[in-house]
Amino acid sequence: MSDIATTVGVAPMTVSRVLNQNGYVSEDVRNRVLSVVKELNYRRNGLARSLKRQRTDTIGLVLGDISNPYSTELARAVREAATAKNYNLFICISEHSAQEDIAAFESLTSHSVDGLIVATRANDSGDEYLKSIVENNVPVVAIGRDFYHEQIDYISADNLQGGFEATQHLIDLGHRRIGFIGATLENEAKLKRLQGYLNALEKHRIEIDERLVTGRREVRTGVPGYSTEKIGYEGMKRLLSLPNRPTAIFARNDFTAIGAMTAVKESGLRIPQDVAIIGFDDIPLAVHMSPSLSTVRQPMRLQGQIAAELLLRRIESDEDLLREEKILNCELIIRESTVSLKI
Amino acid sequence: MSDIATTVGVAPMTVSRVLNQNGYVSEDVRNRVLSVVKELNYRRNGLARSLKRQRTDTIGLVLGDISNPYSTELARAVREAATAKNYNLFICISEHSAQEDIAAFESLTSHSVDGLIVATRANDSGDEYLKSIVENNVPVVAIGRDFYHEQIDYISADNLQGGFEATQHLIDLGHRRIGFIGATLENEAKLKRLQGYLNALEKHRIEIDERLVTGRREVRTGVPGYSTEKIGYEGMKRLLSLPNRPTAIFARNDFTAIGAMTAVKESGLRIPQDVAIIGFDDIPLAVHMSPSLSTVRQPMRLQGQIAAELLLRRIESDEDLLREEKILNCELIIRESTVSLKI
DNA sequence: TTCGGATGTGTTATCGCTAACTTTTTAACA
DNA sequence: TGTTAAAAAGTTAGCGATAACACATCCGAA
Repeated sequence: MSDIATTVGVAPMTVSRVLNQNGYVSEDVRNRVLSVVKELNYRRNGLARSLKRQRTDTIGLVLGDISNPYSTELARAVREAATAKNYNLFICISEHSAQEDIAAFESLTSHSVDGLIVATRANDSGDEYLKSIVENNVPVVAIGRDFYHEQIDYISADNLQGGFEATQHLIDLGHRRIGFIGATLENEAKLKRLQGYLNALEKHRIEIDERLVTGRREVRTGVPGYSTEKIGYEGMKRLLSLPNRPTAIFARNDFTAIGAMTAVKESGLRIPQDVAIIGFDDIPLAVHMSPSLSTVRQPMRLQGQIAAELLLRRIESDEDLLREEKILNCELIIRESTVSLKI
Repeated sequence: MSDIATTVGVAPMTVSRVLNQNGYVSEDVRNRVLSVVKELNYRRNGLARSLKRQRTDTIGLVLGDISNPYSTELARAVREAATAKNYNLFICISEHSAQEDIAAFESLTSHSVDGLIVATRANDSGDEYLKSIVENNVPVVAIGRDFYHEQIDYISADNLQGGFEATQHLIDLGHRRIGFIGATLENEAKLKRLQGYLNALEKHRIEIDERLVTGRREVRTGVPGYSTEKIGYEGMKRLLSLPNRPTAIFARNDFTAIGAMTAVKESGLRIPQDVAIIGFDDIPLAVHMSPSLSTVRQPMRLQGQIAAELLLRRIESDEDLLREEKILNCELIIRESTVSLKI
């Protein structure tokens, strides 16, 4: 920058004023500065700029499984909202562990993002770290991360309601032996979808059979990880081998449901006549499955958009804001995997 | 940092040495520093650190359509390779335009990433900007971006070969009227998959019928954008309405192919008996379609991994390295949408 | 005993930029 | 012609870290 200043014959501050388009600069000097800038292929050092200005105009987003359409829709919405307010968005992936979670927080905060949106699953050490971030006055907003903090806004789909409606739908169809795939009963406290399932059964006085609730046991973390197609496949195999197999399945998410469908098809049983299946998320694949997959759609873009707005509000406000919590309704999508087309 | 130094009664430099674990520090001082660090919930300012050190240990990745499984697999592989060498990864999305492309480059370079991986489609102003980045000594690696520069390594799937084999496969099955959906002939120069299609026809002396090549015309940019399910659907409708409709379709990517399948099903024709369809990419959806979708699989993880390795090599090397170019083979995946199961 | 290297710590000078303040020039008006 | 405010610059002092160098000790080998 001082090179440019010297070349043009002005003070560095004047160059800065030209580049930031603030303060008074004569037309003549502006043009000369700009032409030298172009000539020298100069690019301002953002680190120094941010260091001095104490802000980066950048927000960070931490995603878990990036392959999940849920994550990507979220990212798009967040990006849109951020761009609209002239903020950049940096995305970090934390695929597997609490450790990676923290690494992502660390790398974003050490780059001094102005705020952080977190959409990974809760875990103790990560939560601890988030707390310390907030205490350092970096705003944080959580999406679907089950973690309460007085200064962290919280956005989530209403998984409880969604799980309830999915199960209710199966009950309405006359099913009484309904399985859940994707988690075990010990995860109940942490998993709203599973709670919704249990609530629906309870409401209709259907006894809960723990053999019908199956998923991978999370030994290390105590926290349910993402549920996959493989888990769905294996879970379904297990359920089908029961002496009194379920006639309907609520899968924790669509990937799990798809794995379950594969297992059912292999066994020669028909969907939905022999086994009805409903998933959760309404991923793009769902509508193309054969039979098409009934599921619960959550408003992904809306969650991202609201999260970004709440975060920017915090960033741009000086006061301590009260915690906001938004729980968004889910929508039941009924397709062929629960209701046969034949009349 | 100086707070800590004062509290412990040492110089800031000593605190820095403790935090960076370099230089000599006595056991006693180290412990006292660490305990005060924890007590004050201190977090080092990465901007200042990076400014002084002239590096950030961070690389940037610019993705186009993040919803595309292609992008996400890439991101995961890049992240893995980066993490293995202790680099952070920041991902930026540039969904629609050259302008957003540049905004992403800008935000990453202004944060002084140590290097940049670019996986968006080529466009003139973006290419120009990339050039200036390289001239500022920031290493750049391109994935599947059709842009030649002496100092930018290039990784891509062999789309030419893939397009050729897909078309060859249809020809081998006896098809002679083969449509292409996802681009128009004027994009030939920019689209290797289309070139592969044309080459295969030529090799077998099948006349090219320009009415069989259909896609959205890119008026503004002259560069073909991503092709979508919708484009596939509409393109197929158009082809089916031709007096002499094609008996086979090579779609530019799987999304396009899926849209085409929908159109075919709606028309009452059978896949593959009446119309065979092959796509490109092997997205997770492909295998679950009904009928399952034949396609060409490209090595996504490998591309990401190699890109990261080439980039880190450039970052950590002092010399000017020669340009590397890696073109990776694609694999033909034959499923039910081209070959009927019935014998 | 002396000397040299290992060990432990402090000092100084930036990295590249901009907020805040000061100074000079210009323009406008009474 | 003098007064005043707007316009156009310049000056100073950091932002928060660390590289490079300087300066003490301490210990063991010659």
